[in-house]
Amino acid sequence: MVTGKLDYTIVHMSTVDDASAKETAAEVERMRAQEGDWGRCDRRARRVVSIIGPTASGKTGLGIALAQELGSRGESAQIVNADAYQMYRGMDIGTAKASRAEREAVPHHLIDIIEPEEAMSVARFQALARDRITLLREHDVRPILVGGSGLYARAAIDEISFPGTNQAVRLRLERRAESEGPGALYDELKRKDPQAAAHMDPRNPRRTIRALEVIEVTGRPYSASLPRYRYVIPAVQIGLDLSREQLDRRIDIRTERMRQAGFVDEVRRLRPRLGVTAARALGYGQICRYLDGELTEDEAFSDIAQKTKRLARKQMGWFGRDPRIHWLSALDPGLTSKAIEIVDNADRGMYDDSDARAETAPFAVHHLGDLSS
RNA sequence: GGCUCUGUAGCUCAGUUGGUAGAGCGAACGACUGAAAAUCGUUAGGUCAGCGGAUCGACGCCGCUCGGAGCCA
Repeated sequence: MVTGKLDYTIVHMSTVDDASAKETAAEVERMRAQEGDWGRCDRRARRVVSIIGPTASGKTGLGIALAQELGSRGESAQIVNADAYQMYRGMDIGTAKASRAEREAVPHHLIDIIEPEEAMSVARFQALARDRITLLREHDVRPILVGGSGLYARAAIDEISFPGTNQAVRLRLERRAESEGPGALYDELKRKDPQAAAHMDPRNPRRTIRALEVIEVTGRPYSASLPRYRYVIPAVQIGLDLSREQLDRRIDIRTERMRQAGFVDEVRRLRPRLGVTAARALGYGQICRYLDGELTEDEAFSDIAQKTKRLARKQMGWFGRDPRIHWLSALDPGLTSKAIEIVDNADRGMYDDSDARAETAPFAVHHLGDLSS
């Protein structure tokens, strides 16, 4: 399906566990240690590019354009998907995967790597992504991460580690949350780890359960908030920005295209195979309700458009806090060349100082225009 | 033309025998470490269709007007 020298089959992917995640991390640490020896022209000085932005802002297109543009300069670059739901095989239309033609033009990694019955998770993605990034860089291929989920994007390149999980423990906690209510679990967390509880909402059972799970499994306290913005892999983030009106319009259009492309059929086919996690993907639930006669087709699609707009706003809010992101106007005709300029600047180390400042001053927000100066 | 039902937040609707209004969804804002397209929090929205009447007091009772739905002619 993919051209280019780096078409590795993804065999061991579904068996990735905590051990290999540690190995990957160790590998990354070794690379970091060598960093000082990299000459200015060393190819490994190339930053990993991460393209972020709300859904329907054109990330996929920019990723491909960027890879091709870099390719025309004699550099090799490939896409690494950082979108949770595009990893599920068969969920194509609803997740707006790159077309076959696009994937033939530029190799894509971490797309279609698990079945809908399985479950992706941030930790699993982190191991997969770091492994793949390492591999690509060893072969002088620049990875371009493309994805709209802030947590996934950070998991790939930032200093974050995810403590292990235990199904039995989690199941027990979930049952208790149902029988005793989330308040009881929160009280327990307050006793065991007051600091974590302070950052938690008593009414949010999901996070409380996870915190208690981590404490029980690791025997150590749970850090309840995200770490500072600190790259563990040399990277540069490019954000796609556009006005709400523009974004809403694009979402309406894209939702209508999904409908015409046969989204209903896709869901009808996939439905018996959707696991709990895959079934959470936006749109699939609405179409199921339509298939069950609870909604009309029009109602289902307008709900999808509405929820997608809300998702886009949420994504904007999440990314808006990361001061390291270089924002570009998504509709700028010169988008690709401006993105290239940012990548070149990053490779020259021009952003290293401001990125370092982000570790200590996480709330200074750059915005559109910091490139034009 | 006659009869019956109906008009409450952007939407769908609650509102006990009269004491100036609530929910769900949506919206705005925010949090965020193994489902993150998840999970959760905060806030803002209403001269209760309009006018008049009885009452200390009306979303609620009475009358009329306007707008919906149905039945009979």
